[in-house]
Amino acid sequence: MTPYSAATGVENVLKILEGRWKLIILFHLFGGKTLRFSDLERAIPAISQKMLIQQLRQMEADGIIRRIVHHQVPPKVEYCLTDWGQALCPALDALLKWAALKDRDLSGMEFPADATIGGTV
Amino acid sequence: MTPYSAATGVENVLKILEGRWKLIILFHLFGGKTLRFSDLERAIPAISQKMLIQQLRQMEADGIIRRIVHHQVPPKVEYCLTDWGQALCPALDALLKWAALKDRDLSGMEFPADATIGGTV
DNA sequence: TGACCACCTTACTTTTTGGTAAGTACCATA
DNA sequence: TATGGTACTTACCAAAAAGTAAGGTGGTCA
Repeated sequence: MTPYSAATGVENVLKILEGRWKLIILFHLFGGKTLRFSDLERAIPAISQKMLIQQLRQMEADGIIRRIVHHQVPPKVEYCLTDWGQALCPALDALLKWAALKDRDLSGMEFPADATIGGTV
Repeated sequence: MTPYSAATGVENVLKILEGRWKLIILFHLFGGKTLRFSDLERAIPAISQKMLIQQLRQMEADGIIRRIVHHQVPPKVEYCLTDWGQALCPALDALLKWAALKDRDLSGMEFPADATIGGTV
């Protein structure tokens, strides 16, 4: 595992999460919630329709969101997380926990080299 | 913890990592390595001097990189990770492990709601 | 004297990303 | 006939990020 392969691996993950809206959408769907397009619009008033649908479509293409179309009038489309999308939760949690370490005293702490990256790179 | 507070927490972490070069630089420094400016230039030939220094300064301001100036001629400046920077390793590892789950069968797996986010949001 | 090294800085251009406003299709109800 | 609700699409514009190219500051060495 070279610095490049590790970096591109993480980069590919970040690409899925990047952008101004993806995380907000994600956190609205965490916990198995299923929301309609208009629910999301209401939940995130600052987002435009274009941005909302653009982000939803990208996340669907990335495989973290499932789109369910009900053929009705008026139309009804629902969004929820895929299993894989739900599985993001602990990974994001690890990031938050890392952020919480800032300004703590880390001296004496061990950051083991058993991880895939770092240490034994 | 609302969807907004959780999302902004993660966003603040992503801001530190975002950009085309930060991760590559980071992975070159993981494992306690200390490198000079010119070492990094050589290690990452595609980066311009401006980008390299810009990213290094930002990461220094964010507190994940330490900058050590030796007052010599010719100048010598070294860069290494702070303790907090090293501590990023397991969190990034969690992201890589998540990415590796893709296309696996996740049915039956539990993603507990005990995490800071999701579940009980 | 001047060429060079290492570490930056500045000015300018291109690319990417985000944002606004308007429009579409479908049918239901008044 | 027209009004409205839902889920989009399109055209256009602004701001932010990244890239290119050049300059600049000590000093040493030939």
